[in-house]
Amino acid sequence: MGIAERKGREKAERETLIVATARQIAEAESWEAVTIRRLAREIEYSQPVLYAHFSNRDDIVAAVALQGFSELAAQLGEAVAKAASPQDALLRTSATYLDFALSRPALYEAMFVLPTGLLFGDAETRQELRAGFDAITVAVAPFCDHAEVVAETLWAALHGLAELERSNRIRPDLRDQRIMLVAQAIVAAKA
Amino acid sequence: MGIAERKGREKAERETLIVATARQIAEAESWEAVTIRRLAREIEYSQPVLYAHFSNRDDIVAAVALQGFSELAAQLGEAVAKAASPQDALLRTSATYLDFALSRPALYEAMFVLPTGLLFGDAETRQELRAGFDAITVAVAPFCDHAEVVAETLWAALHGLAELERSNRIRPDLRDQRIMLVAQAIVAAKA
DNA sequence: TAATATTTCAATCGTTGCTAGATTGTCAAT
DNA sequence: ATTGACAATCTAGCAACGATTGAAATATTA
Repeated sequence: MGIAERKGREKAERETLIVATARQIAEAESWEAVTIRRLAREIEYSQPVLYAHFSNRDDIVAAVALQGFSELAAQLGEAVAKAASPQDALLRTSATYLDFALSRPALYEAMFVLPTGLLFGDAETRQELRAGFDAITVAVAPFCDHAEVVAETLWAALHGLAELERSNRIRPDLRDQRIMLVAQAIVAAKA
Repeated sequence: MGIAERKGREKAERETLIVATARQIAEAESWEAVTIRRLAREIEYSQPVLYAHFSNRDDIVAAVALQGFSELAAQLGEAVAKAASPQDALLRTSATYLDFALSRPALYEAMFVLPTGLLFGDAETRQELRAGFDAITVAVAPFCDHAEVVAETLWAALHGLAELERSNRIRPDLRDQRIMLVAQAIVAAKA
């Protein structure tokens, strides 16, 4: 039955196209500009077709967010690989996280600000969602006994730095100092 | 000219009513439920009346956010007043901030997540917006030389903790440990 | 009381997310 | 090849949104 397979392939391709288009518009303009009608027009199908792939708009945002989590985990992994020491790894992880968030604000927004219905604390939390957190855990592990709490706290600190800088509430020129401070604090805290 | 004054008073009262109603609906249901139509119905005026007070919906959210910033600053002030030592003040400030954010999620959302057009880094930043940050600065000052950077970083860490806990991405039962860790890190870092 | 200014509203615009029902196209069985 | 069933797709439309226009009603002044 090659027919069913071809159809499945075409559907998967269209789904990829929808997600890529949504991301593209969001990054080029804003998430406000990502409307079902706009997406339909761009992929050259009518609106109901989108609902054959996603149950609502939030689901499309969630699909983009998932891409973001995978890419973030990959970048954090790369950063650690280049590191010369545990201290260096911690610093690179932090800097890479912030760089990711601030260089792709729309993607980051999908991951952390917009409603997506993605589950985290759950047992059935998707692997992509865990990967980034795991990378942070690995980075802090050499410096503490309770890596999980420290990792959660570092993640929160980085997220907060990203959000406050993204909304112009803290001074951009002090970013490096703040990153240094966070990394240094973890080394010094010894939790 | 008592007439103009009476009218001004009535207008101010109606404005207060609009903001209070918006906040009430947001806290009881969600910001999604706060529509211009709904507000108009609740205050028993037609929709265009709202536009005599606020130029758009975001402006109403901003008005609620301003209330939030005032209340946050007040609570942080109270917390510091009760403190027995600089360490205690730092801890209380952090705990109070998190408690504020998590006990009034809708209010906090208006302050930090929803688009409001409120200016921060600016020279003409409103006093209410600075007050909370100033309280944090005072709390960290005894422990560091560069209070501004440290205050920005602590603020970010607290904001991140609030946001990640609000969206169920970190474990609620570890909250106290994370607060302890953050406070301890600032004492240890000596920046 | 008549003229004027202000306040307020009903009605409407353009857009949104989403869906029902009609229509088209595709495929397997005759 | 023709037909009938099934799936894919579209046109049209719903209800709700933020925001605005121009007319009616009310209040103020002369």
